[in-house]
Amino acid sequence: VAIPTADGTFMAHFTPRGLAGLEFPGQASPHPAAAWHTPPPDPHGWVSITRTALARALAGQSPDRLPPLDWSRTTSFRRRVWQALLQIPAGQTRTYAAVAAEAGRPRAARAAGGACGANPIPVLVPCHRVVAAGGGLGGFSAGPAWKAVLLQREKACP
DNA sequence: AATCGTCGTTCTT
DNA sequence: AAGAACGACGATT
Repeated sequence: VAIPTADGTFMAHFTPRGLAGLEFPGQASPHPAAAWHTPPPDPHGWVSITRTALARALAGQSPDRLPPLDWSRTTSFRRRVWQALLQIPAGQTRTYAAVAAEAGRPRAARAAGGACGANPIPVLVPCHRVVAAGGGLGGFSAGPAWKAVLLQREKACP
């Protein structure tokens, strides 16, 4: 489903269980179902919730409402990491180590990085608020430029 | 700057 | 099924 924003058109993928993926503008979709040219039915209003949430997130505010997220297709560790990400307030950052600890594996900082990279729903589940311990930005799936911009809009430049 | 410890995931046997 | 390789890390030297 196409979600137009001030920063371009994002693509959201829904399953019967909820929002399963979100892609930045101009990104080749790993999902085959992304080729929808006509908007599919939206019985739950998830699309409009997502549109609003994304607009707020891109403006540097925390979305007050999220659609249900479909994390069924992943491992438990990653779910715990992403769950931890949702607890980070807008305008704040955490280190990869802190996120790992929050997920119950205090020494798995590196693995936590892997989990962030595998996050199918960037921005809404804020993987961009996770930075390196040494003050470095760390990486970002859609390119470091996006990460910097997002943090800047939240006024959270470390 | 180079190295080593660490650990979940993914890729190879 | 088991082992090796690979990072969006972190701490040490």
